[in-house]
Amino acid sequence: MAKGGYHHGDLEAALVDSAMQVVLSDGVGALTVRDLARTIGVSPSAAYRHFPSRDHLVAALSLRAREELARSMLAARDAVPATGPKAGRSVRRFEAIGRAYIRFALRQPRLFEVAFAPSSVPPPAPEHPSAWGVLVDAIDEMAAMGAIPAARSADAPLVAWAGVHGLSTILTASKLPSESGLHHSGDEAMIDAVIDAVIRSLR
Amino acid sequence: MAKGGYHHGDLEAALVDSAMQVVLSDGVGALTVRDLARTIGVSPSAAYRHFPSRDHLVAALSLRAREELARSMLAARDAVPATGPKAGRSVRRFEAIGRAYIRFALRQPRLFEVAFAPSSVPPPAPEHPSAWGVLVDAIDEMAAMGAIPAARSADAPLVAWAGVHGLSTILTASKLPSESGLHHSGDEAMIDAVIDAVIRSLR
DNA sequence: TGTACATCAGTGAACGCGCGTTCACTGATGTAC
DNA sequence: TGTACATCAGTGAACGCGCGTTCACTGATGTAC
Repeated sequence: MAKGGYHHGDLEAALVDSAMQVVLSDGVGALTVRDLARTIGVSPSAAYRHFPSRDHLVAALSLRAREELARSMLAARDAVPATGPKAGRSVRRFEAIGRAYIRFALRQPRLFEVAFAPSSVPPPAPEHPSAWGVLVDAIDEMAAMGAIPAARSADAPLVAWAGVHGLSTILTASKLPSESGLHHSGDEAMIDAVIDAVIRSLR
Repeated sequence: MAKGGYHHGDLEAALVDSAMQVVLSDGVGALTVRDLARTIGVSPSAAYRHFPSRDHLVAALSLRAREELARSMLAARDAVPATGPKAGRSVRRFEAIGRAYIRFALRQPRLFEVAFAPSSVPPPAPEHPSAWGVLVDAIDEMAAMGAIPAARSADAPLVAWAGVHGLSTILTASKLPSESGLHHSGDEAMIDAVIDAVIRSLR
């Protein structure tokens, strides 16, 4: 890992980290291989030792973004206090992951964007953790605790995902172009409205 | 409107129409002013008589796409037979516009994409018809007929929009890159699941 | 009806830019004996 | 411990490309008298 000479040490990691910075601040459209190489201080062609094409690099970023999203959902779920009846608690855990999803999108709209950007390149690895997996677990937990009828379990993940993903894209779309206020005060009320509606639909 | 000479006749309309073709088949990213001019048979700079920049042209396309979406919602709503109790009918009209929204996205994913693409340019005109307006009307109608409690009316448009918009983006995202089968057989089941959930949440 | 003239909608060449990717190459590293 | 050599990770120059936009200009159109 010796830095500073002809060999960089860990160029692959440096590329991903630098690319992540660009994506976070300016979006995936602003990402260019040449600029990345310039920033790191390496020739453009060096990047091609590590990624066969720009699209492969973007696919790596996309995977990473989805994993970060899933991790923030897990963190929110695990922050719910383990008190009171188990059924109610399972619902609160479910609410927490939904809120975390939308808040992640609002906090890092560019990251959220790249997480679900269509790609012609397959993901370089399976997601771990996976947001979908976290969601399914939460719903199974609610069903097991009797918080929702078992008959709802099959459709519930899709319904929940559609609701939170829909609100996320609506809110981030209005935020992306103008870059105005980072946190609109009406956001929380909208989040509550959608989360409540999702839960109502599951009963 | 004389065609064929030094003057084109109606270059603005030709630009919008040609651009629409490109967007429909290859997406807004594939749209370039030079290519458009080439297709129409006019010099690139001629386009700048009608649109101050590429972004202004895209904004015009985006508005047009949103209006087409709204029109297809209206058409679906008005195709619901005027039979049976009025409350039930208002619900069926509401369902129809939600289905139409998602089906529009599936049928024309590129058009749906450009309809909600973030833009740095303000819309050149107010939407007419407006999908949001159509949705709000449908919800007001349900409330007036007693199909849903009045207390739900305030949040209902956001909740419904989040659900159908979310499913639309989920389904089109998986369809955009690979361009595989145009109509997945599981789509209708997913649409049903989400629409049913939205209605359940409004009761 | 004819003509001068303003206006509008085009032309064509150029500016300035940067991109992704490839290719023959070279400098550094590690390994076998 | 020293050395030959394969391998790996870089370099630097170039290819081929196309873009958005501007600018001085010209050809066609319509209008006033």
